[in-house]
Amino acid sequence: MSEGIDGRRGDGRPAAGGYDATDEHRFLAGYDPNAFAPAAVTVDVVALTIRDGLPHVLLGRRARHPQRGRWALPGGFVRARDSAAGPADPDLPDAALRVLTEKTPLPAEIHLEQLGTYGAIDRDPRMRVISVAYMVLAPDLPDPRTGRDTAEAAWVPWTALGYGEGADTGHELAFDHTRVLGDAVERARSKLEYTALATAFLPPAFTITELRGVYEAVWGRTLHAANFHRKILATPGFVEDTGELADRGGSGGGRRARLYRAGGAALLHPPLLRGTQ
Amino acid sequence: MSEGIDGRRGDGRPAAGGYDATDEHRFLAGYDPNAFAPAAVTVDVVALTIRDGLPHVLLGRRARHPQRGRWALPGGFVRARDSAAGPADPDLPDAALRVLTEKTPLPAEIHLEQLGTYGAIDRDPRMRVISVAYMVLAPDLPDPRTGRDTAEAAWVPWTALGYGEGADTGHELAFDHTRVLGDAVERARSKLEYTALATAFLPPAFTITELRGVYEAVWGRTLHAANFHRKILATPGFVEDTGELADRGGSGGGRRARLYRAGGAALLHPPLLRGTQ
DNA sequence: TCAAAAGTGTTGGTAATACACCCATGA
DNA sequence: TCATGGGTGTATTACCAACACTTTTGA
Repeated sequence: MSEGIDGRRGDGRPAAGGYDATDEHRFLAGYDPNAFAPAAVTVDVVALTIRDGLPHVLLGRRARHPQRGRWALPGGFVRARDSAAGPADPDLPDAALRVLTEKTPLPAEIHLEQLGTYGAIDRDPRMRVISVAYMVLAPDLPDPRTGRDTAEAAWVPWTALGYGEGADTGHELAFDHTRVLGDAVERARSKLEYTALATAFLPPAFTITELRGVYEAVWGRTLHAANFHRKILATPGFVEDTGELADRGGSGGGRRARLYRAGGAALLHPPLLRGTQ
Repeated sequence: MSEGIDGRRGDGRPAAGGYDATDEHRFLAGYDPNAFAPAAVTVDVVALTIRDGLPHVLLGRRARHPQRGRWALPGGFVRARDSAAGPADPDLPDAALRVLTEKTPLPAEIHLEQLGTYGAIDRDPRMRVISVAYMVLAPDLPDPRTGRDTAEAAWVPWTALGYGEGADTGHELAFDHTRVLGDAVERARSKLEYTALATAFLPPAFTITELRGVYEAVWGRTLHAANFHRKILATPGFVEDTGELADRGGSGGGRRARLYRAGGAALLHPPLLRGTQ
């Protein structure tokens, strides 16, 4: 069988790192799998924002088992029906937003999209867990609050996780979250090419230079400022002029830039390709 | 330096320490997997092929309630663990292939990719069902066999389901399968643009004209034959020459075409855009 | 008045389209 | 030998990267 571009065929195994998997494995070998409940369904959220010209992802340090002490994506069980934990989630995106709002307040306008679903038999040591991953893109948000299951929470620059220039080898996240994050990074990079998604990282009014900053941060490369400017304005529906000017020019002086808001278009014609200037 | 909650302080890097495997062992020994109300997890498969220049989708007519008598995508419950029904599915793609092979034998090379997961609270009248949808692209396959839950099974042209030119209003499929099929159609149309996926619909050796037939069938439009030919050969890694010729020219005579096989490339540079010739 | 940033004009090279044309084969 | 489909040549057109240049602002 061919794997396909999006082939989800990894082993989903939490990789080693500083973590002694042998002990956990020995313990699990003695477990009777038939004592377990059927699959549990969770949502995990890759929330991305841009701070100081660098993409950041929202992570929490797990306060409880399993994988206590490791950094993980915000997530939680889908509420299949009303229970003591709370009312049922009407749909999966509701569950994703619910677990995310436990960590950070959200603005009215955010972008939420499904990334994929991960269900390898050994991805969670407790039982069979099927996890639906979502990606959220948001403008710069306040620092997160800690939740019940979280020792600490933070916006972590993705250079610390193995992405972008000057990236170190990358820390291992809990479960298969390293892989989920990798899929999100590639999705975000790719969607900037042919959709107007970059505006999801920006406040309602922004300059073309700020928009270029989003592309440069996510793609990890510089772009030709003058041609970028023209290309954006030549793409119908990408941005529309507010008629206003930014409060001030650059730090060391400079002309004040025009402010734009997101236009109606979702798809870009023509696309902005990564390979070109 | 202390790893503060504020990700902007210090290098924002997640701390490596804090994970304790022994402690985790103790936790798992006392863990009750029934603590979380599970949802049922199913896979549904949108299998697409091209017959007589028209895309077809594999459907079965439901022999049982609910939605008895309606056409539905092949699907079934994910086997979370070994049981009387059979061994556990190691991963979700395995489950998708399992339910598909109940309907039709599969060739060695098929393309399988995840489409998305659907989990609205009312999508199945019986209970909360979370369904992971997969898309399979295959060369022309034999007629399907009926399964336990299926009255009849057939490859149905997607003009009968509301897609392509000359489409009628479209039959209603069971559950939310109309929406799942719609997502698959859009995914297939879009992926032909920037990936080499079209070859998944063809046998191992094919002509450029047959490849163009795939594009024309899926996109529902004609393409400029001469320029298509050149464009394919100019895209590195899309196809490679077998050195052979097709057995015969067209029905009414004609030169014999060269045979190609799929090249190594997954992504097309440059892409073939729908909007152009 | 200088430096920095925003934004515009221009141009040479490249790629895509449309169309003309030749090649090979079956009837 | 004609019709049909495979495949190539080429002029025109459209686009795009590169760079020069003007405008506007802070220090």
